Amino acid sequence: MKIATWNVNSIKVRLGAVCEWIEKERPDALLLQEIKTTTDAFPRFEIESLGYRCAVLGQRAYNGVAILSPHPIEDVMEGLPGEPADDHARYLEASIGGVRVASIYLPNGNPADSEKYPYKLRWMARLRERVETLLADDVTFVLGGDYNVIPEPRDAYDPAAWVDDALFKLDTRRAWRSIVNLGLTDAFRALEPTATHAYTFWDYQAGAWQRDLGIRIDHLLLSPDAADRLIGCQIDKGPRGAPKASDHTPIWCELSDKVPAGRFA
DNA sequence: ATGGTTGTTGGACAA
Repeated sequence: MKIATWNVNSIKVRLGAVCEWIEKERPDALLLQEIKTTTDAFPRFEIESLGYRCAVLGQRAYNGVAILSPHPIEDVMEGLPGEPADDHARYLEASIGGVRVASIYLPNGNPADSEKYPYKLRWMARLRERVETLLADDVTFVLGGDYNVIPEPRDAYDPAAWVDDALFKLDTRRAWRSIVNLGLTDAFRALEPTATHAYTFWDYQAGAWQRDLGIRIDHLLLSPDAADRLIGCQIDKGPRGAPKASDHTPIWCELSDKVPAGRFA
């Protein structure tokens, strides 16, 4: 089972690129962020023409997440519990082929001295609570998305330049670790323990892509039993080099079919 | 230090 995540920075501008990528990679689940449109305006027809179904949580102009799959998308949950007044479209969860998946667009949090940063930290605390619930219920899950978190210095081209940024501040990394330390696996780091210059985002400005000045902020976090099935994880830099690209590129992981209890593949 | 870019939207705001 192949599960991918991609911050597309507008599904309307990126529809062609997304359709191409789906046809080439045929993911069992594609988690999208920053679709930047309402649920009604999502280009459902074009996606369904590829044999994919869509679960969408949209919003006008900003944010917006979706889950696409060629399989039935069941038990969809819209929004992250814990702050009823929060109307940002940033979290969508559903079950596909016996795996619970979430498409996550975690708040950026900049400027870090504004009210946006505490909102980010509260959101991460809510995510932690959601993870605790899923673990307590023994759910097999893959939580993918744009976490807007640089987990470690080696995940940035120039970590010193990021120390005061909401994506890398100490409290952000603490909150990230407090989630991962519940027992989750960062799919990319698990399979690429020594990789450097492995990025998923390159700013549009100052030739960041051409100079490979990137950061790794798009992640796939796996439950323990999903991690036991992890057999592949790759950042696909292809789409970032295309004309009219998103500033993010897709990352995917592959889970083996369920292994019988007591056996190892 | 500043400015550099893209998207939504129709002047900023978000990233």
